[in-house]
Order: sequence, then C-alpha cells, then structure tokens
Amino acid sequence: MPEPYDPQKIEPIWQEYWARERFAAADTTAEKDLYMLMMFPYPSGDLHVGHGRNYILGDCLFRMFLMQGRRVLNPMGWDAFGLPAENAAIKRSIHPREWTLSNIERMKRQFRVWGILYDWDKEIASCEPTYYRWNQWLFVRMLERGLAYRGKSPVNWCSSCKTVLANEQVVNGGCERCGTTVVQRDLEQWFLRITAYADRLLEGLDRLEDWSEKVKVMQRNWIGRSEGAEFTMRVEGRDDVEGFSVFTTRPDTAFGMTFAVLAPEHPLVGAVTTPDRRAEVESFVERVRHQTEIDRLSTEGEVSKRGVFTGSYAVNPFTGRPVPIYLADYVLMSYGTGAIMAVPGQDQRDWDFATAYGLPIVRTVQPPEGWEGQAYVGDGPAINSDWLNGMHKAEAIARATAWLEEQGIGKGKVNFRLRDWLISRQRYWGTPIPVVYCDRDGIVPVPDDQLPVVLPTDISFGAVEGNPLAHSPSFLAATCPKCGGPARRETDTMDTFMDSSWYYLRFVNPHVHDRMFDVDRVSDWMPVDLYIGGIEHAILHLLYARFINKVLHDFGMVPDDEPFTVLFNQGMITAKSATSGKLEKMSKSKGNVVAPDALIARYGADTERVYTLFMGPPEKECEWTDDGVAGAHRFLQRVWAHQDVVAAAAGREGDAGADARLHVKTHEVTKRVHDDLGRYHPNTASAAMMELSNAIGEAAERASEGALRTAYDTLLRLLHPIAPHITEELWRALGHDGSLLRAGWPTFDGELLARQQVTLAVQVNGKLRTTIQTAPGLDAEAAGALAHEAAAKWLDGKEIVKVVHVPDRLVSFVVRG
RNA sequence: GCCGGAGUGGCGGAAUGGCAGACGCACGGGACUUAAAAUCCCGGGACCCUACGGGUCGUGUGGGUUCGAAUCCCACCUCCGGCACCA
Repeated sequence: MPEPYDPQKIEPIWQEYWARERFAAADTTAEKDLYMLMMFPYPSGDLHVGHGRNYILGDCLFRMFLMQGRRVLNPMGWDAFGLPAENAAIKRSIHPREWTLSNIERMKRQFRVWGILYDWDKEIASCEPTYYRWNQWLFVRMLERGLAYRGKSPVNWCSSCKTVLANEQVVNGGCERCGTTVVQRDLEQWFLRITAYADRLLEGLDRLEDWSEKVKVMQRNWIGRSEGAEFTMRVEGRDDVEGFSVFTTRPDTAFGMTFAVLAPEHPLVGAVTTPDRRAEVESFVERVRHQTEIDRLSTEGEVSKRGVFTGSYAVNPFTGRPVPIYLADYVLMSYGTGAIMAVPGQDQRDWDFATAYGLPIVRTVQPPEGWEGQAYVGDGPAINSDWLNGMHKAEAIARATAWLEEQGIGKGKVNFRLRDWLISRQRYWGTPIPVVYCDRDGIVPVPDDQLPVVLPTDISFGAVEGNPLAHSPSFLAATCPKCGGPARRETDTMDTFMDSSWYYLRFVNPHVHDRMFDVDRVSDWMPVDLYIGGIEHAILHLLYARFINKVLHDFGMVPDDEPFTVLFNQGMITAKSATSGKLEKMSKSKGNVVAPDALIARYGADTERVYTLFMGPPEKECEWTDDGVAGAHRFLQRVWAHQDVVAAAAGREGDAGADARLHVKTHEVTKRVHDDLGRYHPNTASAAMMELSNAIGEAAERASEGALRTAYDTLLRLLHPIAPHITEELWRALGHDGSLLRAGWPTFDGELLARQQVTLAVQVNGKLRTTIQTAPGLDAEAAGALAHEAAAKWLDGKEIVKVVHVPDRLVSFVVRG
C-alpha cells in the first residue's frame, strides 16, 4: 500500500532538488531562445496568495518551456529602493539596507516554498552600488545630451516639516504628519526630458500588437497629444508689455473669443493687473497657491469664485476688438502656454465662466436644428466669422491656422499632456544624483571614474526633518572635478522608477562590472518575449521603461526601440473585505489577505498553485474562496490515488474498447493543454487534465495496464507545470528516473484525433432536432442523407428549400410548409 | 463627460458564427460506517405536457443581420477600470 499524499513531506525535498540541479540556470552567452520576465517586486516582506498569481502563472509557463526543451532566461530581482524601507528605519531604528535585505530573504523563501524556479545566478537588487552606479552613469549621459536638466517645478511643501511631500502624503490639503496646510512652492528639481520622446512613445504603441488595447489606450490618454494652433495676443494700450501666447485646438472659433484667461502663475499677471484690481488679484493668486493641484483640478466649487478680472484687455487678432483678461485657477501654467482664448459659444467651461461673470457669448459654429444645449462643440458651418463663414470645422481650422502664419503671429502646434519626468526625491534610500555644485563651475557631473556616488552610512534616521543626506557632512563635502576646489554634493536621489526602467537589460549579464551591460549579449537576448505583471503599472513603469529603452536605443546600446514584445497583465485576486464587506483587492488594509503559510501547511503548495491557475482566466480579476481550494486539493488527492489504479492493473490485458477510449482521451487532452497553455489559459488546461484524471478513474477496472500507464504518465507530464512537486514524486513512484523537467513535453497524434467519429448536429429551420454519430470527413451529400434519415420526423411533408452543411459539425435543413 | 472592458445556472467559470452551461464549487440523493468525517456513485438552467418520453423558453434589455447569434451590427441599462476644467 503506497503512502498517503503528504505535501509537507515531499515538497521541501523537491524544492531542494531543483535548486541543487540548477534547472533554471540560463546560459546567456549562448544564442537567445526565449526571454520571459516577471515585473521585479518591491521587497515589502510578506507575500499573500494574491501576489502568488503572477509568479505561479510565470512558473507554470517556464516549466512548460523547459519541458519543451527550450533555453529560457527567467530571472528575478528586487526593486529595492523606496520609501517604506526609510519609514521602517525611522520607526524601528533599523537601517533601510538591513530591513530590505531581510525582506528579500523572506520573499526568496516564499518563492521557494511555492515551488517557483528562477535563475538566481542573475539576481539583482537595485539598492546595490553595483547596480545603481549605472543609473548614475546613464544620468550623466542624459545630462550631456540635454535629456536631463534642472528646472523649477511647483511641489507640495509643508512649511512646518520643511519637506516636499508626495501627492499621496497630502490629506485634505494638509500635511499627513502635522496637519499644516500644504502650499505649492517652486523648487529646483531634476527632470528627464521624456516629452522629447512623446511622439515616438505614441507611435511605438501602434507596433505593440501583443499588448492589450487597454494598456495602450491608457498610455495614449496619458501622453495626451492634441493638435491645434498657438498665437500671440497684444495687451491693449500697453506697448511696454510683450503680449502672451495662447494654445487652442479650435482656431476656427477664434472670432467668438469674448475673453482671455491666464493661469494665476503666469509671468504676465503682475504687468496686466491694473492698480484698482491689484488687491483682489493678489488675494486670488494667494488662495490658489494654497490649493493642491488635485483641489485645483477638481470640478467641484462655485465657478464664480474661481476667477478674477485683471483690469486689462487683450486684442483678439481676428476681430481686432478688445477682450477682458481674467485669471482662473483651472488654467494651468504647466499645460500649453498657460493662457487661453475663451470661446463660450463652443466650449462648455468657457460658457459656464462667461455666464457666471456676465461676459458675452457669440456662436461661431452653426449648431444643428433643434439644438437646445449650451456650448456646441460639434461640426457645422462657421457663422459670425467673417472670411471663415460657411466653412466646416476641418477646413476652417486649416484656414485659420494658415492665416495666423501669414500674419506672423502664430502657427500650427502640437501639445502634449505628458510632462517631463521629475526624478528628484528628497530622500535617502535611492540612487544619489551624481552631480556637485561648485561656486566657480556651477553644476558639474561626477566623472565616470568616480562613480558610483555611494550612499553614506553615517546617517541617523528620524533625527532631523527632511532628507538625511542633507545632514551628512561626509556626503555633502565634495571636490569639484573641474577646478579641484571645494564643492557641495547634490543630495536629491532618483525616483525608483529609474531603477526599474532598464533592469531587464542588466539581467542578461548582471556580473559585468565595467559597463552598464554587455551590448552584444543584450542585442542577442532583447527584446523580452513575454513580460508578466500587474495592470497597476500600465502607465508609469511601462512608459518610463519604454522611454529609457528608446534613449539607450538612440545611444546605440539596445537594438530594438521597444523592450517588451508581449505584455501579459494578470488580474487581481479579490476577497470579501473585512471593512466594507464588498469584494476588493486582497490587501492588508482591507483585512482580507490569505497568507500562504497556513494554506500550504494544510494543503501544500501544489494545491495553492492548482487553485490559483484554475480559478479563472488569469487576465481577469477573480474571487478567492476556501471551498475552491479544497476542490483543488481533492483533484490532487485523486491524481495521487491513481498510482494504485496503475498498480492494480499490473499484467491485465484489458478491454480493447476501454483502451481505445482512454487512448483517444489522452491525445485529446494533450492537445487541449498544449493549446490552452499556449494562449495563457491554465484554467481550461486544468479542466482538461481533470477530465483525463476522471477518464483514468472510469477506465480503472477495464483498461489494460499499458493503456492506464500511458495515460497516467501523460497526465503527470502535463500536470507538472501546474503541480510540480506531486508530479515529480509520482513520476519516481512510477519507476522513472530523473526529473519531469527533463522528461519531455507530451505530443499528440493529430491524425488519430482527426480519425475519430464526429457528432453532427441536425437542425431544422435553425432548431436543433437531433444529433448523429458519423465518420469524419463526410461530404455534403453523404452527411445530408444521414441527417435526412435521422430528422425524417421533422421533415415529413415539408418542402426542403435549402440544406446547409458544415463538415463534421452540422447539417441544417431549411423547410417550408 | 470621454475612453476601454465586462454582464452566461445558487457560485467561479466554459464555449468567439454551428449541440449553451465543459471543469470545479456549493447543494440534493445513494453506498460505505455503530455514527460522523473522508472517499466513491448518481442528480441538478427554467417552465409545461398526454412524463422511462416529448415540447417551449433561456447567455443584461430592445431591435437587426443570418438557415443558424452568448458570439456579428445598432440603440439602451448596469457594473468594473482609466482619464478628466488639458484649452
């Protein structure tokens, strides 16, 4: 009698074996075959079953590829810089590095317990100087080419804590720690010029055929390309003021401009404010400065309190008439020119504003008959527009733009919503930005031979507010690389998205230490063939990574300008929230996490893997249920018990019919598993394997030993990617040597499947009436005759108008009478 | 508001123009057991009829295309996600 199924006992043995035999090691000096990658995680410590979905799916595919004999690079590493480590340091007086490294160990252990294989020889952690050194090197290269620059940006500032806050740290307009009202403050910050790549980032999306439409649309929205025109307006009666530019997507409506609006931060605000309006304008500007951008952009609030008249007028160049200049909080300095022409007839916001301030409204596009709305944004003939009258939108836009150019006051212009990437962080636990400030030479990049600029260790966390680096004398003191004089080191560190923007290149050859990566090897192994990760990275990480990859492509270091050929976004795992009672994403704060430890102690990792992959298609969100887990475990119990079936059949001749049925089922299931895993549907692949298992159970008493053995043998191989431990154990119990990972992937006999009897559906007037079993490949005549006989009851006395025959699927009679 | 995705038994889901509900969960019945658990077997879309058979309806709603629609088209409803005074 064999032993009962005891995952506790067998799983650690196989985990040890796989690690010892280095099954996942990939030789990247050899020619490329396949590069698959899971988004590398932030090492936050504990992983729950929701996190598992991603890694288990990846491991399932990886094991299948290995069994198919492919050479696969499947590395793992750590996005190891970031705020939580620093907060932990402040709270528990533990260095961020120690905290991070111990979390990494915990997570590696979790991967091992899940039975997940990675090529750990390629492991990287972005917090190591051997890694972040190349962030710095890349930054200097970008600085040299003008792709990195220092500029002013409004940021959230808490005057009490004397620090910049992330948007997430601003709660109801106040600092989350002390409650002080947060103000917008212009600070010098480092930027990367991602806007220079806006058009290419947009264009590249069209070539990413194997990315979901959803992600591509999200990126397109984020980049936000809009075509229009820019032109200058004079300020009436003020030859001392240069005038200001406005951007519009509707130059065709300019005859209807009845006022103009500047952003409150616009440099011209002081100049155009007349003395009698000064007090009111200043108090308005002051109030806006105290709003966070989020408040400002919210659609809440009284329109009548959102703007103020400056006292000056601009001249509408189309009509030559003056229009009042207002300020309004909803006009943003960071988009377009920070100033707009307002055309209430064709823009609803302008309509609302005009109504609230008693400004005139002139329609310049004829709305359709019966139009009862306010602003009309659709197409129609131009009216009240002099030489544009009668033209439709597209033509009128072209004419108006051409006119602006003729007049020398404007031109066609493309604007983007995308802004340059602000990478400065006033934090310790990140890559130091490698520049020094010299009184004589200004901003000087640190020369390559002095990289990396290493994070200092003489830091006491929480002792001072703000960035600890700014209080480290050893770090601050530097020598100017140009003049040799004393200089002050930059204390900002880089956004951690910089780290994750090129790590996939480093994985190919992480032990090269004199270069960012080996260009030859990377040219061979890139792009990543399959990239798996959560939808939450749809914009930021994936846009930044595409940007940096394009930059490196332009530097001649990377062959392709898009880094990820196929993107697979897995859906979230949800569970009933303890707080809201609704289905929500599994997370600590919702109190609905299922920890793997207890689950694995009770059922084993294979059960968690089977359930995770079976519960639904991996790209969709899915609810975790304990009952479902129990069902997955029962399936594995049955697979385990089938070894007795094979043993009990020893020497049996068996029933030929039962053998044949089992044989066909085996091939059919092999094909389905092959197809389903190929399209990333382990859920239906699992269902097929359950059918094969059930078929073995049904044939247990009648089939021959050989047939049962072959079916079981195939089941174990097909099931290995999903439940690796139990299948290895059973494989050995069946008398095989070595690992299933080297046992080959089952193949199916397509001819055999094609020879099987088929079931033809027989329809009369579209209704299914009966089905018939026939040999495959019958022609229309033969199939029609058989079907006619079978459906005689419904065809008697009727005139057959038409017969539709779909080979091996159905025969459909259309009758009359 | 705009853009994407989705709506199928009690539940997770399967089927992407051709037998709706594979597979699993939950449930009901039976076997085994002193009993229970575990395990195994059987049954489950709804309604109707002259009931070991047969019929009608059925994939969010309403229409359309087709011999045939969960699947394609049009309109609408609901839910989820993204963007949102972006000029």
